[in-house]
Amino acid sequence: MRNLDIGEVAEQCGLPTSTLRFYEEKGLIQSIGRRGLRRVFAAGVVERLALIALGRSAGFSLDEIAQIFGPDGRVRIDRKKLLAKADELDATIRRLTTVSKALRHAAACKAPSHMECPRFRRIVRSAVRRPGSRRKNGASTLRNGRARPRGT
Amino acid sequence: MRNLDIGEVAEQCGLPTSTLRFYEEKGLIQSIGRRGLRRVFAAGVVERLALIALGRSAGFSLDEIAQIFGPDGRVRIDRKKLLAKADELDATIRRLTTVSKALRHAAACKAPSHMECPRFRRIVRSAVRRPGSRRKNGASTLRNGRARPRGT
DNA sequence: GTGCCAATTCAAGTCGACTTGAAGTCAAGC
DNA sequence: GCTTGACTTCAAGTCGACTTGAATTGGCAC
Repeated sequence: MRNLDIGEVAEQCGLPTSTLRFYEEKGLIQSIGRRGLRRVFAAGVVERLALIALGRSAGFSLDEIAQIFGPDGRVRIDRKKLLAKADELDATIRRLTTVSKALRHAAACKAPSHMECPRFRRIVRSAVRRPGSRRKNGASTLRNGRARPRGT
Repeated sequence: MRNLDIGEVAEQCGLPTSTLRFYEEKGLIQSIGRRGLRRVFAAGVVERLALIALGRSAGFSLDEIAQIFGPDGRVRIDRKKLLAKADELDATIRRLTTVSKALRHAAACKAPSHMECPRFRRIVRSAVRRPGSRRKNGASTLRNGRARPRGT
C-alpha cells in the first residue's frame, strides 16, 4: 500500500486539498505522519473519504460522521442510528417522489396558471400536509426538509 | 376570502413571522396592503407558501422560486426547467435509495468493522462513483448532493 | 546548491436561509 | 388616556461546510 501526498488524495477523490485539511482538523480523517511539514496519508484514506461522502449524502452532518468513526479511528456504527437514518431517508425519498410527480404534471398541465389546476393543487397540498407531521406550538407544517444537490 | 394578519399567516402555515417578512423582502410573497404599519395578506398567500415549500423541498433555491413566480406575481413556470428539475430529483432519489440500502445493510451486517464487509464496500463504492459524473479539472467525484431534512 | 512550486498555518471570508436584538409604532381593550 | 403586546424597521448575528488569502516553509528536480 502506497502512502499518499495530500495532492494525490485530492486528485483520487476529487476533493480540494483545503477540504482534506479541514476534514483532518475535524478529526474525520488522519494523516499517518509528516514528511517535513507535509502530511502523509495511508492509501486507505480514500476509502474512508468515500464513506464520508456516503454519510454526507445520507444527510449526516460532519459532526455525526465524526462520531461514527470512534475516537480510535475505527468505523463503529450505532445500528439504531443507522436504521433511524435509513427511515428518515426513505421518508425523504417518498417526499421527493411526490415532488417529482408534481413537477412532471406541472410541465404537462394545460392550465394557464398551475394554481388553477385542481390536480396540481392537490399534489401541492399532499406534499405539504404530510401525514404524521405533528406540530407542537405552531412549528413546521410547511417547514419540511430539502434536498440540495450541489455542484455541477 | 378573509384578509390575514402576518401572525395569522404564520400560524396557518407554521412559519415564523420573521420568515414571512424575509420572503416578502425577497419577492416570494406579497402583502396586499397595510393597516397602519401592519401588513395585510390575502388568504391565498397560504397556498403560495405551500408552493414555496414544495419548491424548497424539491431543491429549488429561494431565488429560483422567485423566478418561478413571474414579476407579475403569477405562477409562471418554465416547463423545460421543471422537467430538468424533475430529472435531477429522480437522480437524487436513486442515489438516496442506494444510500438507504447501504445503511440498512450496514445495520444488519455482522462484520466487525463495516469496511471489512465486501458488500458494504461495494455499496459505498457504487454510491460514490456514480456513472455519468464527469469531472473536469479534479472536481467532485465524491462531492455529490446531500439531503438534509431539517426541523422535527 | 538553488530555485520552484506544492504544502503549510491561521485568520478571515462566503453563501444561503434565516434569526435575533434593539428601538420604535400603533390598534384595541380597559 | 394608558397600557399592552403584536407589529414595524434595520443591522447584525448564526450555522454548517468550506474557501480564500497572505505569509512562510521546505522537498525535489536540475
